[in-house]
Amino acid sequence: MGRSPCCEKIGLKKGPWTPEEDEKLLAFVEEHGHGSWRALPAKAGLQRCGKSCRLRWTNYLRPDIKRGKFSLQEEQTIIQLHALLGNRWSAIATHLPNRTDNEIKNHWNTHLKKRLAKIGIDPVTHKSTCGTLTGTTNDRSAKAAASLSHMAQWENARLEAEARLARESKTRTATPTPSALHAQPMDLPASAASPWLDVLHAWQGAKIDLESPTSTLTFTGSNGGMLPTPRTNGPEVSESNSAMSHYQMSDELEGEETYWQIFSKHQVPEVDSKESEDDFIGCEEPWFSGMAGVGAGMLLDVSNEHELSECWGESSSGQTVEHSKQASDKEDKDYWNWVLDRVNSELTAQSPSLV
DNA sequence: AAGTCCAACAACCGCGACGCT
DNA sequence: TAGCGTCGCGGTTGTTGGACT
Repeated sequence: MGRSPCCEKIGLKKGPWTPEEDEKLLAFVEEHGHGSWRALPAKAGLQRCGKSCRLRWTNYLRPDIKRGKFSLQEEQTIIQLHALLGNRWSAIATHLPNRTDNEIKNHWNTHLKKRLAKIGIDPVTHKSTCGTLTGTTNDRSAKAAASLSHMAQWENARLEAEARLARESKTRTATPTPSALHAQPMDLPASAASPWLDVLHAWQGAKIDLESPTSTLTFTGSNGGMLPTPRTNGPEVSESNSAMSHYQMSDELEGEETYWQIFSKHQVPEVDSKESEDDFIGCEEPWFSGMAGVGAGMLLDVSNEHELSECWGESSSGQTVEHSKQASDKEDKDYWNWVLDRVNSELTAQSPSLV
């Protein structure tokens, strides 16, 4: 038996959307929510496939979509998350507030991939394709790759947990109401959108307001309320906390508490200024201050190796092991500093106005 | 001015995952 | 448990507009 068509193809319009169609879709979703995408076109009076309507809404019409050029920090985030997650655009989009996976994917394919290749970094493996780093490039690459692999496992586990949480929370949460849709900020204030903080929070599981417009992951209370994260720098905060409070932690998830508590050690105080960010990161490297490296210090304060080792679930029983771990972490950090520095230099050369 | 190339981005397509019956 | 419907994701294609010859 063949696959059933996603929708009745006959008589349905394809191609670019007209302003009238946009208006119809927007008005319908704002008033009724989308509910079933399959049934939506008929209800909204659109000669479109439900799938097309969903795409148009998630990638273009949603009120919380941030459009325009990607900032330097957004690009850094994409590069580093891509190194960790690969082509999992929806997962990457969860770390970039108000950007859609489609937009990120397009940006990667048209800009970032080429830039990395140009500076001698394989955009697939994120390894150096030439020995331009003095000495032990290959060693560093291998270590960074190993580190990434390790962290990718954690990230995969985390994403799976989030997906599970999303499914559970979906059963408790009704389809977003029009008011809920409008509650999302059109444009985050700079402090609220601080990328390094966002990603850090994301890793802490407290990224309710970082939900991707297109992600299926509903971060509403994705940390199960285990990690209250007071952020008062944006209108979305109260919404987030409110949403978090709605989540009822299931027994099944209580086992994850330790994991999140470990991350909570890295909880940072309110950060409103660049100065504070620099203080926290403790690194003057512009790229590094944004992310603290994808390697050993992945998205976290790399100075806390001890806690990091706990984060990654590694035993730190012996001093030798601890020392070795620190050295290894430092090498990873150095490697990623090098990579990011090269990309940064490239960006600076190409578009000085960005820096 | 016309043709060509290419970058950017919107949109489509096919597949897999998941929920429901 | 199997079959079916629905949805979301990622890869790919199509369209548009600007730069260049």
